Amino acid sequence: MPVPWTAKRAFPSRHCRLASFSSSSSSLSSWTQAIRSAADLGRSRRAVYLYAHMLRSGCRPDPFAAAAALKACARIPSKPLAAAIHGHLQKLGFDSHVYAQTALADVYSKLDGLEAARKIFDGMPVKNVVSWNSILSMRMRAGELEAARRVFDEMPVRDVISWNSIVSGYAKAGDMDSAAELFDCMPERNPASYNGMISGYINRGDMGMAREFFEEMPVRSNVSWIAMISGYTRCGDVASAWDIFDQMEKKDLYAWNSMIAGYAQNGCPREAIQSFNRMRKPDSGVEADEMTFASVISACSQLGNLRFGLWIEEYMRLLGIELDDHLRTALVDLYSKCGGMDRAFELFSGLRRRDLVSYSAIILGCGINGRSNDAIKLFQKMLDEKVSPNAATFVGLLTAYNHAGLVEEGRRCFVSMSKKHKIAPSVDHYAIIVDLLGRSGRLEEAYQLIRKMPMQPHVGVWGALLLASRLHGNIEFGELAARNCFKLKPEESGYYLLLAGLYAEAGKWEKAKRLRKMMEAKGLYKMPGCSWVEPA
DNA sequence: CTAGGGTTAG
Repeated sequence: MPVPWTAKRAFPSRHCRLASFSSSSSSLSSWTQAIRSAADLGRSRRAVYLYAHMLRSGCRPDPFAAAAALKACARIPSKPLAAAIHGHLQKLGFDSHVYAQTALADVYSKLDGLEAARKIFDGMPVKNVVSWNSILSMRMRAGELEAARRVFDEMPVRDVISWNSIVSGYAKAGDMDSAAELFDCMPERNPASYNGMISGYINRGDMGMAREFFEEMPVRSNVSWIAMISGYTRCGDVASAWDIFDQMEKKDLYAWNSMIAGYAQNGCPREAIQSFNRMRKPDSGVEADEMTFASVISACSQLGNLRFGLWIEEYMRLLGIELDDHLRTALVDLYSKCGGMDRAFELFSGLRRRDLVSYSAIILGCGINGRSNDAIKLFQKMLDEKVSPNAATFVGLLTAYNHAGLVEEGRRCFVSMSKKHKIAPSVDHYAIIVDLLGRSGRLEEAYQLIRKMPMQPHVGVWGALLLASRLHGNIEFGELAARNCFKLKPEESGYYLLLAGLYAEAGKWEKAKRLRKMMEAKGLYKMPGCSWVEPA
């Protein structure tokens, strides 16, 4: 008989069973209750401590107290403590108590691997559905989907959790056909059953199918809504994400965080901050946490305004949110991008551990702000500390060489990137090198590099060559680069203006005139503010 | 005792 969803933990079986087990008394059950509530609240060490205290005070623990203590051991995690409780279980004669033995097997499967857990399971004279579910999830955690399926097929009893486990196992592995086939056979479904299918489709990028299940489910949990929101933002569809978010009745912290992160990650910093401001209103019923601020800081960094940084830091102080390494790194990036290098260095030196991301952020900051020597020093320090650079690190480092006009060094760095560090240059790296070569007057070399690129050059690459041609008055490369820019970004007036300037300086008036006519025809001439440059 | 959601940064 199916249990209604809301009744999930409404009737802990302990009341009836405890009564039959414990010969004397209420003192026993209050110990058990205390241990359980500590374990459920995540206060694992306290739970184990209470269990030890119970033993010391001469109380005989019941199997349920031991099970709660074992659960806490798994979460600490501590194998010796679990082994100690295991010893007691034998002394107390709980060897054949299903509840205690299942808890024991489960803790061993988490702390000591499959074999130790198997031994316990095999020695159990009686297994119930929870024991079987535990075996199933053990196989799942080990990534043994085939073995899990065999367990599922052979288990003598199944409940909705068994079905959910196996369905979400297939869904996580990306085998949605098998997942759907089993889902259709389920004798009973709860929201988690649908959530498993939904996140499976989302992982494969199939929002259409995810949406179908979402629409079709009779009762949606917050998990369902949040999965859909993050699913949509992960594939760049912020509009649909907001649509879902907007319809959500009780928005919890996770919902707000996933919406704000979604905006920040999709280049919508204003919307991210707007949502944050809405979240801050008292009637939202939630308070921003570290994850909220990590996304908000990222949004501020995209806006490149130093005042946002100061505001957000003050706001975090107000809420008593302390800066962990994640937040510090986000702030390093923010201050780097708006010229606040002093504060960026301060935050950087306060990191508990400097990692790839924090080094990359500060190196880029140095690169942008003309502190090339610092960038080079920091890169060396990074290597000394055995932190491996990646493509993003080299964007910062090459930016530094470019800013300093160090052609030889920049070229060497570009080569060592693939040769020594085994990192394939991306189109962005090429753009920086083309800019560096071009600005120094090596237009031919820059052009040859573009021709040798293994990927299609984007407008940044051709734009760099165009700018260099303008600087050095080279009509031939200028026209060639401009043609490609026009093709890639026909609505961008900046490239026309660069070519026009090049013509004018070379005295090619008739060509300049023809270009102006072309711009007028495209309706581009009326834009005086150079839209390709960010206003300060 | 078992299943289902959000990770932040370059």
